[in-house]
Amino acid sequence: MKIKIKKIDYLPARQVTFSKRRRGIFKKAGELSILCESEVAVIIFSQTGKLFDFSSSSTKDVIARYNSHIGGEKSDQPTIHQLQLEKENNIRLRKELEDKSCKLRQMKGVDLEDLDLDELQKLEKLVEASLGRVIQTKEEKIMSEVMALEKKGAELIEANNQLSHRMVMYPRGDIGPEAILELENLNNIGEESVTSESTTNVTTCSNSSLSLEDDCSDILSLKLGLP
Amino acid sequence: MKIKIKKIDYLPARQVTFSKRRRGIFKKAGELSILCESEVAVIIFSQTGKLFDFSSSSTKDVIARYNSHIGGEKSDQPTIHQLQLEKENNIRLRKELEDKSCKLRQMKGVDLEDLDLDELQKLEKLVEASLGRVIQTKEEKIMSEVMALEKKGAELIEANNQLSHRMVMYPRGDIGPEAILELENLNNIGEESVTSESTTNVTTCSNSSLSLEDDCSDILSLKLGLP
DNA sequence: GGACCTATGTTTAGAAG
DNA sequence: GCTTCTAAACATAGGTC
Repeated sequence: MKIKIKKIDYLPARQVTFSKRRRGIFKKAGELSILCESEVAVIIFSQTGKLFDFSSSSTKDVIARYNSHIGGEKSDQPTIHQLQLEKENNIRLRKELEDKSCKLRQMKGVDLEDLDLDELQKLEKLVEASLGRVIQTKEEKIMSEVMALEKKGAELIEANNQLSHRMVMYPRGDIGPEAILELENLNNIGEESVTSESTTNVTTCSNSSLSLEDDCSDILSLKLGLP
Repeated sequence: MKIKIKKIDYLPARQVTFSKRRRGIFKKAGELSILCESEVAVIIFSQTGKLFDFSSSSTKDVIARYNSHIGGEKSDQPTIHQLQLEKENNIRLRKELEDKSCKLRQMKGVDLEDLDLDELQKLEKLVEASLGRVIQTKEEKIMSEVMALEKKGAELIEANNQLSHRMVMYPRGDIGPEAILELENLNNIGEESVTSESTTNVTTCSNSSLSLEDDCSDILSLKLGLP
């Protein structure tokens, strides 16, 4: 599959696709009704609430036939007002989302055609500043990891020394097998599990992939060695 | 067209085609509803009278919506189901919005504390690439503006030459006041209104400010001179 | 919005199980 | 009715006008 079946973020592209695919479905529906002598109706509401429908005969007729098949019963009156409220809420959220998507795409450096020079200049400064902060944060993180590792290393050396000291004080036989195991473990820790802390995934976003096309999954790993 | 769109005479072939194409249409309908966030219902009665239907939400709801669109007659039944749907929609939108906001903030280089080294590294690459694209777009824009201005300048010089020529041919009295005005205007245009085109604001986003805290409104202006 | 284009990727007729 | 296979037909993303 080349394109992913998920909401198209970019509004103009979404509109074009809607129009093309809608016509495609209507065409297929018409073909099916003729090829197989069946009765077909397609009802589509665009995101903006506009109605598009197609039917081999009459949409109303097909709906009537549908209703009689189902066994038309009606009920429930949960206050039309409430529904109205939810819908308004919905519209507002959609607008906000559209706006955020647009800004996010611009921050990613795509769909910049409609920006004028001033706006491009501002955007550049913004992205530049962002890059600076990202790099700084990254370096701080690296430094703190390095320091943590140094501290750990120092502790290990200290522990090692103390153990060696005990070995001298009790040359043989007097230390139990537990003490020997302890020493071996400490030596291993110092050399292997250095990046263990950085593999903890914190998922503040529900989907933390910030990739441009939502599918570039190149893994960049940073290896740290002890100084 | 290889196959003619006309009733398939051979019953077994017709049945197979019916099944295949029916599923094809349902799939396309589902894709359309997701890609373009629209509400879709497809109702099909086979030749034998069997009902097949597909809907992005609920065929009944779509039919209810269809009926209210066609003419508010019949009965407005908001159907508790519809309300439920709107509420779910609402929750989904809120989540999407939260997610987009989070990603946007990260793209802006804030709230990076919870990212691990790997994620920071990826983010850096992303922002870096974005910066490259922004700069490229800006430079392309500048180049096209400069070229437009050069062209304009050349045209003005040419016009000026022609007018000077006319001045020589009709030394005095013979040119009317209109011609003099024309000449003066041309001279002014050449020196002053150079950046007029870059001040056109195109607002693709409802709010095109991409500032970090939504309040830093430093204006950066780029002045272009004729070469 | 629509009409056209071209390079993909997708669907499907026809056959067989 | 379903699946699977193939080549061929078709739809459509992403352009342009």
